[in-house]
Amino acid sequence: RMIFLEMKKGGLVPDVHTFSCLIECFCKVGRSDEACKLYVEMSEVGIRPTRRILSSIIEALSNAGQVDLAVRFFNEMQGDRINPDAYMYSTLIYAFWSADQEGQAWKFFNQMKEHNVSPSVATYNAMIKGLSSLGQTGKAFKVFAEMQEVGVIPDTQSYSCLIDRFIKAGKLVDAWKLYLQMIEKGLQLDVVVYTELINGSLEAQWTDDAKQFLEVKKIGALPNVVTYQSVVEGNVKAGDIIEA
RNA sequence: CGAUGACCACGUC
Repeated sequence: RMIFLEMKKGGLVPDVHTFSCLIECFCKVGRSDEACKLYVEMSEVGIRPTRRILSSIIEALSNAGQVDLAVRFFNEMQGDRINPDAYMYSTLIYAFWSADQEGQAWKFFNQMKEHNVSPSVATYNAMIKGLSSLGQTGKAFKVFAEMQEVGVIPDTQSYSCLIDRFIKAGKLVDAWKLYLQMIEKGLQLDVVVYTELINGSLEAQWTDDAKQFLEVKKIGALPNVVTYQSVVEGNVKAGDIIEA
């Protein structure tokens, strides 16, 4: 910012790259307020925004809990002939779920399809996460089915999210079905999924399974602090203080 | 360039 002021003082005129760079930096460090100010300044000197600038601002505002403002940028940018892409839609959809705006999430999810912007894995994952955190595992599973129908391959995160919710809902059979499906499809199981599976195993008192998921060499994923927290807590809850 | 999954944190009351 200091250099920016200095260059203006020295008579140099900032161009779109100058603004882009600064706006992106402010967005990255969570200063969407500063980013917006620069956006206004940029518009005032007659520089049209780029897709990249808007993408940064929409994301920063979404993360700052200012989804409504993000939506305004999203709508207004179309006047500058910048069309939203799957990335921007995903960012907004995720933010809607975080802000408890289920209706908006669905609206934008449907809207993007109507406008022929194909939802990406992240878009579907945002929907799955949002629905499952509301306890709507049935709907989440429908979205999971839909993505496969349209040829978007679920990734580790898609499975992880559903497995976690099924376990928390006590639907261990469903969770394990997905676990087996991951193996079948050759998906990489990572520490997050294993930690979830350990939680499920311990809840069902399948101590041997839980131990098996900690076998580093066999499964190729290093347990982390969250994993061990689960192991300890799960065993305590199961009444096995020694094992814990 | 950049978005999405477990615990915690954050946020709301």
